[in-house]
Amino acid sequence: MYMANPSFMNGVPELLILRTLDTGEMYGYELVQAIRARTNQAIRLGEGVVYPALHALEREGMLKSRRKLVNGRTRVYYALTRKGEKHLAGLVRHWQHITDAIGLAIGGTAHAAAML
Amino acid sequence: MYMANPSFMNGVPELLILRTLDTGEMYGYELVQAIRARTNQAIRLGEGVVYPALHALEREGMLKSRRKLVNGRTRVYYALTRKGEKHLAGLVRHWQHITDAIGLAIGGTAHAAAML
DNA sequence: AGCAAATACCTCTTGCAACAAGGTATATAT
DNA sequence: ATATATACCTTGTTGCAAGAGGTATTTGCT
Repeated sequence: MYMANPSFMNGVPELLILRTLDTGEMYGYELVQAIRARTNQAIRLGEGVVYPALHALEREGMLKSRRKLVNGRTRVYYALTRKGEKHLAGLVRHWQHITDAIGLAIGGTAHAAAML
Repeated sequence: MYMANPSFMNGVPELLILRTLDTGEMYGYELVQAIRARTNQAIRLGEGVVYPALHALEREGMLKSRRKLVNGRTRVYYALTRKGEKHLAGLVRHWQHITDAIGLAIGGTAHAAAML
């Protein structure tokens, strides 16, 4: 029987979303641009990634939302729950662990890579 | 019309494989263990990931292979081509670029994450 | 001698994350 | 008027990575 495991590289959008919301309450559209800004435009998550992720994270109790009417437009603000903060801390640790490991593998004894 | 783009996070196994082969010719089974060793067991790519990747990379001209009979067992040794070396250099640059960006996003002004 | 584990190669099927595209609606700027 | 920006959303596609399993030889254990 085949039991799939998530790739060790998955969940980076989730990490970026939670980490960005950890700087303060934000709504989806704002989040999309904030992530671009925070990564110097290097990472550009689209709305098709962010909105479904927000809904899933709220369903899992990592986020809580409140609707707010601003200028006739409805905004849905998301904030971290205690659970979300703990989860974020774990994600950050995991990310650091694997990037350290990859950095180690990349940085080791080199041939062609030595002359970068 | 839907035209898929690879996720910005994909291709890490490819990077690890090429980078490890850049330390010298290696065969598949050896590579699997070498990657574990080089990452302090943090990343454990299985044969179901490595072998198909090796075949694809050879098809794309990134690797060249030669068969060798050792102790009655057949080993297929893979080595980087010039093209593979250039490709690797690009992958390393790209990896550094996005991990720098994520590090920036993670490291920025924090609330809960500040107390790690 | 017999059996398990290690060595060494391989393919098949599946799950899911991330993505592009497109849809609705209001406000603002030209 | 018309386009762009704001603000929300869902749907369908694709391909990566993973697990599982298959073949065969050799080595180590008892």
